[in-house]
Amino acid sequence: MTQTKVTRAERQAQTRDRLIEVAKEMFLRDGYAATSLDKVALEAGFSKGAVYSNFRGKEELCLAVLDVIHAEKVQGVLDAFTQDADLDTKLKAFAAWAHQGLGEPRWTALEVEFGAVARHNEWVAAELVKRHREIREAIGQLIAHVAEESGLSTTLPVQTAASALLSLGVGLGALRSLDPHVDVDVFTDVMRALVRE
Amino acid sequence: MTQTKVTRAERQAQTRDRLIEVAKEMFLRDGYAATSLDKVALEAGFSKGAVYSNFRGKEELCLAVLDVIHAEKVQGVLDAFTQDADLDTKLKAFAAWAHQGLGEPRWTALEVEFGAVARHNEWVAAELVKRHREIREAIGQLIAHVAEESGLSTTLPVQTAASALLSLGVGLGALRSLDPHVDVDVFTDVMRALVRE
DNA sequence: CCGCGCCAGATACCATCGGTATCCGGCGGG
DNA sequence: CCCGCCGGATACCGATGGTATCTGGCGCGG
Repeated sequence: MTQTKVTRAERQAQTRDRLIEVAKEMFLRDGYAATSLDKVALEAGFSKGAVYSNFRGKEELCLAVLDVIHAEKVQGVLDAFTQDADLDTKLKAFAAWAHQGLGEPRWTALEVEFGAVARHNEWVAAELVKRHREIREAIGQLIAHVAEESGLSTTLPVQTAASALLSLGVGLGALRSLDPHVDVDVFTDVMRALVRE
Repeated sequence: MTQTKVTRAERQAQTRDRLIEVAKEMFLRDGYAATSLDKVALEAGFSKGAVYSNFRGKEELCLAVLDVIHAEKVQGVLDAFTQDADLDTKLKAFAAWAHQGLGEPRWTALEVEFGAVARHNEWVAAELVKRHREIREAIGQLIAHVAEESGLSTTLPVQTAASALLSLGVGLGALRSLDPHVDVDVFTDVMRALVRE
C-alpha cells in the first residue's frame, strides 16, 4: 500500500489546491466580497485556520485563484489561434471562445471587483499590475504574430491595440455581468475594425 | 428674520443632499466597500440614523451618488461637443475632457465595484442597468449627431459603436485606476479608428 | 395661540466578516 | 522511540451594514 505515503508538504499542497479550487468556484459565482473565508474553508472541508495557514489573507487567496483563471484564459486563446488554418477560421474560433468566455462573464466581474480591493493594499496592487502587464504583453505578441502570419497590419500600434482589446474585454464583461442583453459581438466587431486593411 | 423659515421637508432635502455630497467624495476617494455609513454620516455631521432615514440602505445611497456623477459626466461630454467648431476641435476638446476624466479614473472604479454589489440585489441591478442603457443611448445619439453633422460615417452601427466606447471607457478606467501607466490615448485612438472614412 | 401627533434623526443592539492569538495532535528527524 | 515542530482548529476581537426603538421639536387643527 502506497496510500498514506504522502509527506507533510504534499498534504499541505493538496490542502492549498483544494482551497484554491473551492475559492475559485465561489469567487466566480458570488463575487469577492460576498464570499467569506469561513464558507470557503467549510466547503473545502477545513476551517478558517487552514486558509490563514496557506495564504496571508483573503487577497493572496484571490491572487492564487486569479493565477489559475488567467492560465485557463491564456490556454483558451492559444487553442483558438494556434491551429493551422486561415485567419478567418482562427477569428471564428476565437469568436466562439469569446462568446463562451464573455457570455458567462463572472471572470471580468471578479477581476474588476478585486481591482477595487487592491487599491487599498500596495502589495496586492503591485501583484495585480504585474499580471495585467503580462497579459497585455501576451496579447500584443499574439496580435503581432497573427498579423505577420496573415500579412495584415493593424491600424494602431500593437501595444495600443492590445490595451484597447484588454480594456474592451474587461469593460464589456463587467457591463455584461450586470446586463446580459449587451451584445457580445461588439468585441469581435472592434477587433475586425482594428485589423482592417 | 427669514432664517429658520424652512419646512421640515426642506430640512430633510438639505440633509439628503449633504449626505450625497459627502458620500460621493468618500466613495470616489476610498471606494464603495471601504466607505462605511458611520463615517459618511459623521463626516456630514449626522448619525447613521439620518442615512437610513433618507435612503433604504448603502446601495440606494450609492445609486443617488452615481446619479450625480452621471449628470456631471454627461454635462462634460456635451460641453465638449456642443460648441460650434469643426470636428477636430471637438475631438480635441473631448480628448482633453477624457484625459481629465480617465486620468483620475476613480469613477469607473466605483462603477464596476458597485456593479459587483448589484449582482446580489435584483432591484439594484435593475436600477443600474436602467442607467447604463440611458447612458449608452445618449452616447449613440451623440455619435449619430456628430457623424451626420460632420458628414462622416461610422464603420460600425451606431449602437454597436456606443457599446464599444462605453465598454472601452469603463474597462480602461478600471485598469488605469490600478495602473496609471496605461496610456489614456487608447480611448481616442479607438474612437478615431471607428469613425474613420 | 396652543397642545399633541408625527417624523427626522439618535441610540442601542445584532449578525457577520476578516484577521489574530493561542492551542492541539500527529508526522518525522535524531 | 520520543519530542519538537508545524498544519490546522478554536476562540476571540473590532468593524460594518442593518434593524428596532426611542425622542424631541416642527407644524397642523381646534
